[in-house]
Amino acid sequence: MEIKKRQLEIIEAAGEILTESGLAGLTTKKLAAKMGFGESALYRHFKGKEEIIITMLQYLNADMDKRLTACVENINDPVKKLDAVFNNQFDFFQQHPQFLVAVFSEGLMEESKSINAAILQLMATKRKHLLPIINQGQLQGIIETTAPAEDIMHIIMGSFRLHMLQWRMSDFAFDVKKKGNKLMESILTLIKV
Amino acid sequence: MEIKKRQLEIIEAAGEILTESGLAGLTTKKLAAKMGFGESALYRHFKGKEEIIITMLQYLNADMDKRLTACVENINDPVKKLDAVFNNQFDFFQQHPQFLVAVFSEGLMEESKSINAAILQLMATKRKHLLPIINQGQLQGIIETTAPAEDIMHIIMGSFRLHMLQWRMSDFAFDVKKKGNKLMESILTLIKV
DNA sequence: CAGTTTTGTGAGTGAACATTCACATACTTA
DNA sequence: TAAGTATGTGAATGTTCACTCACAAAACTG
Repeated sequence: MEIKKRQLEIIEAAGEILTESGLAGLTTKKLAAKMGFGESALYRHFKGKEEIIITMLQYLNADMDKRLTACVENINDPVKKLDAVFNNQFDFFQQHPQFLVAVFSEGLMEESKSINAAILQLMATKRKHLLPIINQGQLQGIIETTAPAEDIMHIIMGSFRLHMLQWRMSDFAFDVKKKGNKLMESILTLIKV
Repeated sequence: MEIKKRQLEIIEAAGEILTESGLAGLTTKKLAAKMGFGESALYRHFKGKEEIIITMLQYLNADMDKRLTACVENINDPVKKLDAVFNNQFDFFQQHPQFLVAVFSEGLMEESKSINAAILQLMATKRKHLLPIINQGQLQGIIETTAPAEDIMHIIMGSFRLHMLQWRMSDFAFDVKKKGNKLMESILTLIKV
């Protein structure tokens, strides 16, 4: 799956619309207007609307997978790994707020099987990066074992999602990274032994 | 704001469609079909689609406010209050899964000012019930004070939301209450002193 | 610079949408 | 039972939607 320059531009514009107006707001008219050309030009780059959404989700999935793999490779301490992962996410969304839709991709669920598959893939990737870190932390006696790793991951993921939601609902009014780090600190305080 | 029988039926049908297909899926055609009458009959009961959504959100807000107030009034222990609040929520959504849209109401955000106001009201009500309990728990030395009450509430709310999301995504395949109580137990373990 | 491919245009298509309206039936109550 | 009101119907409205097509300009390639 190679994505051409123009396709990436379209995906970015689509993300922007999705993040600010939701699925119902993503129309070919709006998307073409944001790109500065007519609606019909969209179909030179994608088969249709569904393909645009799926390609966007697949791109975000691959990108996140790469980023998160890279950002922990030289770190051993599980707590520092968690810090690195979330700082990486905060940085990414601060630089690319248009892709915040990735965090709330469930909102895109409709009747389309392939879109749903892409969404599940995104969630699986997030999980793939977090769970081993929690497990490692518990094994090393750094993270609480009174709660199952699954639950701790759930708590971290849920808090992260809500944090990003509040950021979007506030119209990006506060510093996600700063506030996010304070929140992560609170969570770590609670889950550390 | 009194809601008539027929209006409540329409609101329930609308919730059902919103929960399973999202905002884009809520069309007058589908809604009328679910009600067993023609589209035009909808306009005997509501001014339009927007009014249906707003009335639904206001109804859910008032209902939740009443429920949550009632369910803690004879309880003193903050931890038991939290338990009561969440068991009440689990019970409600188990009985009325069509109203799960209330938990993910942000998905309804569009250009409509009044819908956004109704959504913010819902979130404010949830907050109104939770925060005093956490504060009380911290004052009584039952809940950790190493993390601010705001953050603890954030963690609880975020975990609850993600739990409900997974329930919906699984097509209501597991027992929300049972699994939810296990999750709440894990959270309480972490936040109790 | 000739030929080919890539990328755009603008008008047009049918389907789905929310909403309206003249009309009809059912329910309530004096 | 007659009158009034609440609730429904079915056809029609204009709008917006995703998408197509014949055509044109621009960019690349030998």
